[in-house]
Amino acid sequence: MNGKDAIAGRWSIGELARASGVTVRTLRHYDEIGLVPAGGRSASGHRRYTAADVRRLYQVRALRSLGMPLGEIRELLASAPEDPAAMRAVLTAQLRRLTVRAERTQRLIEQVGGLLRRLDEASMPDSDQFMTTLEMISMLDAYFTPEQREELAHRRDELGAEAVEQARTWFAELVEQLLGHMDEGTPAGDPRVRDLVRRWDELGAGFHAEGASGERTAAAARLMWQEHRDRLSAALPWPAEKMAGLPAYLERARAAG
Amino acid sequence: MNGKDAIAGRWSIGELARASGVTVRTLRHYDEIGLVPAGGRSASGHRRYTAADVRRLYQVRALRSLGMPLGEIRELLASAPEDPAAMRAVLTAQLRRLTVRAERTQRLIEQVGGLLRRLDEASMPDSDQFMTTLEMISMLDAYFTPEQREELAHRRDELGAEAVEQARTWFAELVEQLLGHMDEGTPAGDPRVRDLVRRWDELGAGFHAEGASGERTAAAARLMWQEHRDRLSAALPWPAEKMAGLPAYLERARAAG
DNA sequence: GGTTGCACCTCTCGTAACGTGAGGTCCTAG
DNA sequence: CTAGGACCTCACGTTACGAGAGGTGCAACC
Repeated sequence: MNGKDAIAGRWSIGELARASGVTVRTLRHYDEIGLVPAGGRSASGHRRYTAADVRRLYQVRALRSLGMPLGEIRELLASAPEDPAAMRAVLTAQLRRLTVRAERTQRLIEQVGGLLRRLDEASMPDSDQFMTTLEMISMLDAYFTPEQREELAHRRDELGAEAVEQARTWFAELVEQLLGHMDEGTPAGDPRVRDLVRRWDELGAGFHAEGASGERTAAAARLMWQEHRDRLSAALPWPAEKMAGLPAYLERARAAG
Repeated sequence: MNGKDAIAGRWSIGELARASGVTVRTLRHYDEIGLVPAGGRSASGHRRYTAADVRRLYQVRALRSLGMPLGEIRELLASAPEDPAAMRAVLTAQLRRLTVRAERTQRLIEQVGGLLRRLDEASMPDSDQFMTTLEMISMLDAYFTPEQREELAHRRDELGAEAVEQARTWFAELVEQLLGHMDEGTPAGDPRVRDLVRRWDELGAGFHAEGASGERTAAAARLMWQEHRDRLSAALPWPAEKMAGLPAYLERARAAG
């Protein structure tokens, strides 16, 4: 409430907070990390902000409102005044980040929307079946790396619908045989099991396999997993308890090989 | 590496981590917060996971991959098995959250894109001018609440282009007079200043003012601020040092009134 | 028999950007 | 003289883990 100081261009932390629309805590935080240090202190230790501080605060808030982290804002304000190219670079980087985030969010929206649609279509008889669907989603997810997802996105248009259908039966047969071996107690180290696991792994990781005949079908299967994971899992006829044991069985078979 | 335990359906934390694709630390974290507690412990204190634990882990990971926070996942898994409506409610809420995030991200993309365009068009003679633009962005931002932004979005189509142009000169005149008073050292409590501040505040907050004549112009000015903040600030002829003092001057005038 | 090595254990600190007290000081108006 | 504000400095809480430090149990190898 020191009118003279205010007229002389020196604001208290509360005055600045009200005038700029940030909280007092935020101003103290920015002071603490040296992003917007108070120009000085009063005799009693109160922060006094100068006109230069106020300008800097507004710059920081503007960049913050564009979603930039404080660390980058600090770097930018340290170099930008004499270097407009730095500003362009940082804005471009920020735009890239935002675009990536937008794409990720969009994918999530589609996934959640897909689940909701199936829930509303009452194609889900009981909630246990739905939980099984959830389990399958992350189970199948565990077998794709981010790079493989990239690849799949590129190959999307090269594949037809009938290949996808063929892949479904091919995949179903594979799982069926594996579950059968589990039921019969076949050791994971058995050559027949290991052969099945090899085929499974080629599905998930074998993007550079040179096989010619089954290549198209395998690619379609990979695509199907990526694009229709939840629909696929709902179409699978095996009980959840059995499926839950499958990843560990595969793991043991690999270790034995 | 205990093969017997594994075959009996009890996994060590490392085996489960490899089979499910999460880290050991994550499993310990889920155990710690009770989200996926280990079914038991071995004699030496090592966690042993059962098939039921594995199922629960897959459910958690699936929901997590949809962007849900762990707290909600916990609540959902506590109530969902007997209540499919809860699942629908949670998925709907998640979809809403994701939509809000997508819209926010989209707005940021447009803002950053706009700044980049102006930087590339070389309409920015020096970087200092650009910094001033940044300051103006958050300065004008401070005078709009989120609700007012909502309002503006609804009124967008009711206003014409010529009203916007008229509003610009009207706003410029207002700022010009305020800066003049600041220069002359007119006390913030002066009636003339307070009258100007009243007009300023009506711009930002007076959405329910019943004035008939200037209403259209005022609405256009508010819209202009919202939609073209950065272009507006670049068009304003006043030096940044002066503008920086304006919010505090307004604040003191309000306190005096 | 000692030692290496691996998988596991329990703390505990760190992350981004502040929010939210707790407890103390300073200053002014009544 | 005292009540009320505005200010101060710690310091913990938030999310979902990552990254160590330092210790234990158990197998194989020299």
